[in-house]
Amino acid sequence: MELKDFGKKHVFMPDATRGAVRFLTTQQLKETGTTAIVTNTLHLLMSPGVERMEKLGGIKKMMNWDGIVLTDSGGFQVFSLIHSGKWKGKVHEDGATFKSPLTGDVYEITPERSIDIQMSIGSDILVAFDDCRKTDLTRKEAEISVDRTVKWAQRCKKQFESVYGGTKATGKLLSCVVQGANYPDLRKRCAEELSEIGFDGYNFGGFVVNDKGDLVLDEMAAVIENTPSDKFKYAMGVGKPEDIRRASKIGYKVFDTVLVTRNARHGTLYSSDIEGEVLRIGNAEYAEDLKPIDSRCDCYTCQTHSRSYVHQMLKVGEATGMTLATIHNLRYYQNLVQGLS
RNA sequence: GCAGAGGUGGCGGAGUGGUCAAACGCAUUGGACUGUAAAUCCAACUCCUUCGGGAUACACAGGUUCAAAUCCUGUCCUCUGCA
Repeated sequence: MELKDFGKKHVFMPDATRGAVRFLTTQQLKETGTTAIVTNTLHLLMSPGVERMEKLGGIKKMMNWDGIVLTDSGGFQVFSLIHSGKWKGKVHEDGATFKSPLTGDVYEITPERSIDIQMSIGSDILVAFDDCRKTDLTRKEAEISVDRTVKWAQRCKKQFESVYGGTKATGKLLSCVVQGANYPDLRKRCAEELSEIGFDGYNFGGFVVNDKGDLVLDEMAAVIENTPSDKFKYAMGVGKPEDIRRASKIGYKVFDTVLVTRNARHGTLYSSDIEGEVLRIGNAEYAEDLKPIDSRCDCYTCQTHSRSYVHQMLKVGEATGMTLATIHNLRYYQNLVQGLS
């Protein structure tokens, strides 16, 4: 896929957070029909670090990946690790400062720094550093989040253009994240202000499901309605197959979620043979089931192995089980997304 | 045969008079996971139940005691050492 066409057709990007989709080689990843992946600024910043990353020629060279790489800005990690108190650190007007619990090293991410890191990673599609928080926010908190996100996005764009020459010079795309929690007017305002700055893509940020697990479609619609129609729309973290179908109906074309690969590792597979399309391969009923996971699937796993084999390998904790499950789930998603376009 | 150690839930293994239907681990059976600190986490796991409880249970059979997996006696079995 050409970068300029990114988001014209539906695309699902698995998360290769640390430079690999867990349990898959780059070759296996390609064979699932994956054309774009998401890597993470914060994770790669901590290891291998910017210097080594540059020395090694960036993540694509490291992975031997010739597809598209989108780098998440680290905004979500700031939320999930710092806001929730799991890591020591704080979020301030200028960005986030935190201490790695592994090494004790102190890191600071500012909007400018986030862009610099993403450039060092060798990303194709950058994401502006955003102030991501939980969905259930007071209006005041949501306002702060929106204000910071817009301000930081502005700084990201300035850095991207003034230091690197922007899209024209680099051939890379810069997207932004729309915040605003569950306040429709704040979502709208955030979308409008970001549109005014101008980005190549607009991402729905924050949490995509409410506490009941339902997709927040109304909030998501606010981004579609208030951003330029010719730019790609990326629903970050979406989602279950049904959620992807729903989000695509209102205009989202780009998706990523950890569910597809994490569920695979945890034995929740997708199959069109099953009502509700969820097949829990660990369940006893599959122990001697010689059918493929999905009779309509063309993935390596379904072509060569039975439910019972994947069941058994996952049961005993063999890495091969994880690999086979991940290959299948990922292929299922790629087929799903292809069917939408 | 003699001496010593020991027999606890599907398995391993705590517990040595009451708060024990019995820690903990494994296995088993369900479930969760949504811009990945996740090959992780949660729950159930003797039987019955109107979910308040109830009935059997720590090799087996007796006994002591208000009370026993825990103390005593016998039986059976296992392991180690010596013959």
